Parts: sequence; C-alpha cells; structure tokens
Amino acid sequence: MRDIARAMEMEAASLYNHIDSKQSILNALLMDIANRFTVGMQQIQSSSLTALEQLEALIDQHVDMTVGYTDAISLVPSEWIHLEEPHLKEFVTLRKNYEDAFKAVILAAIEEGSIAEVDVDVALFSTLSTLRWLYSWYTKQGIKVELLKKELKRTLLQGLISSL
Amino acid sequence: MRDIARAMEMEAASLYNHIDSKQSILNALLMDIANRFTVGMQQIQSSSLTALEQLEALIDQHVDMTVGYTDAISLVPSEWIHLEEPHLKEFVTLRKNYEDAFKAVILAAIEEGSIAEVDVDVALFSTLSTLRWLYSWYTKQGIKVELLKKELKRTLLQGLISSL
DNA sequence: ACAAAAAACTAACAGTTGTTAGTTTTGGTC
DNA sequence: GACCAAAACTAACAACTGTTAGTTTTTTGT
Repeated sequence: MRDIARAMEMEAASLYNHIDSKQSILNALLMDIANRFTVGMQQIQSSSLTALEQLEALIDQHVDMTVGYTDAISLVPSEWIHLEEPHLKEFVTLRKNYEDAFKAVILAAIEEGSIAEVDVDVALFSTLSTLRWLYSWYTKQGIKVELLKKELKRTLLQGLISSL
Repeated sequence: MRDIARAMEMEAASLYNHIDSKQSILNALLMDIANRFTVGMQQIQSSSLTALEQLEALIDQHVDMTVGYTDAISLVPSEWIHLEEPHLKEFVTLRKNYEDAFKAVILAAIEEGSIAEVDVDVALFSTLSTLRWLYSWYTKQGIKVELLKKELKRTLLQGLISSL
C-alpha cells in the first residue's frame, strides 16, 4: 500500500479516502477482467460465426485484452489465489465457465471438421497457457498488434487445423 | 518461514541450523532446476537426433522435469523475480541461454524442412508457455505420463509440422 | 559412559504490513 | 467570504516478517 501511495504522491493512509481495502483493489481489478472476458465470450457464442472463426475471435479477444489492460491482466495467472471469500469462489466460477465455453468451441470445431481430432483438454490447456502469458511477452517485443494476432492464430491453430 | 517450520514440526528458529536464509532456499531450488534443464539441453544438442526429434526430446524433458520436480518447478514462472543479486543475474543468464538454444532447435527444424516456416519467436513463446505451466495443470488431471507426452507433442508440434 | 557435535528450544529484535483515529488542508457552492 | 464536503495529513496500532542470541536437549563416536 505504501508503494501504491508513493506512486500516487500521497501518504498511504490517504488511499483509504478512495478505497475500502487492499483486497478490494485486487477484487475490483480481477472482476473487471473476468467480466470483460465473460461478456466477450457471450458475444462470440451468440454470433453466427463458424466454430473455427469463433476460435479465431477468441484469440483476437485475448490479444485485445492483453494490449488494452496489460497491468490488470498480469494478475490473472497467479494473483487471483490471494482473493478472499466470497470473491475467490466468484472468480473461480467465472473462470471455470469461461474455460468450459472455450472447450465447447474447440469441440464444435472438431465436429464441424475444421480442426483435427486432438485431445480437447490438452489443446485447451495449451492454448490458454499461451494466451494468459501473452502479457509478459508482448511488451518485450516491438510487435504490432495486428501482426501478433495473425502469427498467434497461425501458431495456435495451424497445429490444430486438419491437414486432410 | 514459520509455515515451513510447522510443516517440519519444529520452531522457525531451528530451521537456521540447516539453512543460511530464506533466500538461500529459493536460490537452491531454482538453481537445481535451471542446471538440470541446462544439462538436458546440452545432451540433446550433442546428440545425433534430427532437429524435429530434438524438439520432441525437449518436450519429453519438460514433462519428466514437471512430474519429477513439481514443487520446485512451480517457482520457475513467477517466483524467480524474488531472487537477489548475484543469483538473479545468474538465473536469468541460464534461462536466456536455454531459450536461445531452444530457438536454435526450432530454426534448425525449419531449415531441415520438418516444420513449417512459422514466426520463430512466437512459436518459442507459445511452446514454452505451455511447457512452463504444465505443473499447474497436470496434477488436476489423472493423465498418465506417457500419454501426456504423446498428446503434448501432438498438440505443440502437429501445428508446426508442415502439411506439405 | 562420556565428551563433542548437532539440532532443537525460548525469547526477543528490528523492520514491514494493512489499517484506523483524529486533525488539517483543499476546492467548490451559496 | 463563509460553509461544507472531499481528501489530504500525522501518528499510531497490532500483527506479522526473517533472523539472532543464548540455552537446553538429542544424537553420535570413542
């Protein structure tokens, strides 16, 4: 809290005119991110895109979120564990729902024949690992957003796309 | 330190009959992992395997390390940042060398024509993201090691393997 | 059985943590 | 210019952190 205060050029105690607690900051940041991903997933689900196009849209969404909310998104891989109840349960539920929906899109893509019959759980884990860690990597690179989206879709999907 | 002591059924102060400091524990764990990966990379590099086979051997090595040293390996993605100098520099150097060697294998695989002409940096980042986060995922699954290796190689490489 | 070494213990330290209470300053409205 | 709320301040709290000093207990080798 004293680090945050110094960055805002005030005393630590003054922060409490604006926030309830340190916990509430973590919660606000994580919930904002979780809600944005949830809304984005709903929009993609209710679209008329093919499953493969939905997969591409999901990758694009992760890139946009990473570029637009880099700092908050850096909390997602590890820091969510420090949430306290009931916020922890709430966050884990949102994340589980998102993963289930993501998995359903991969399954639909297999069924429509646009990607190979891979192990869905391994594919989901592998894809999300890359997308969740993007924030730590893309800042070091001088890569343009559109190129990043293109190369990421190529790397993540080309492997999945059936070579039949 | 008091948590560690409780797990070892002793007082926190008693730990210092066995270790120098909390820092030294982090350093010992991370250096052991870093050295094992470095040695493994050297063995693979000096083998007579093709570049593609070397890539497969690297994936197998990550799986073996993840299963064999799950706890210590969980420190690698995020906790290394808390190392103090000179250990921090030492660790970062070992990691950079490993990444460079990994990248060289991907490049060699492209040159020998066994994988597609992908963006090497994106492919390296994507592959290492998955392999580094494996520890957090595989314990939740009841998956057998050999199956995990097979499916992981399929997911990570099939995407790379040229469909010509 | 005894001396020496190893490893446990109690007690306490100095520094850091998130936070509260009470007070003073700032900035906008009548 | 007075008034009031918002937001800064100072001072301090209780809990927790890694670690040390000094002491007692346990283990080991002769």
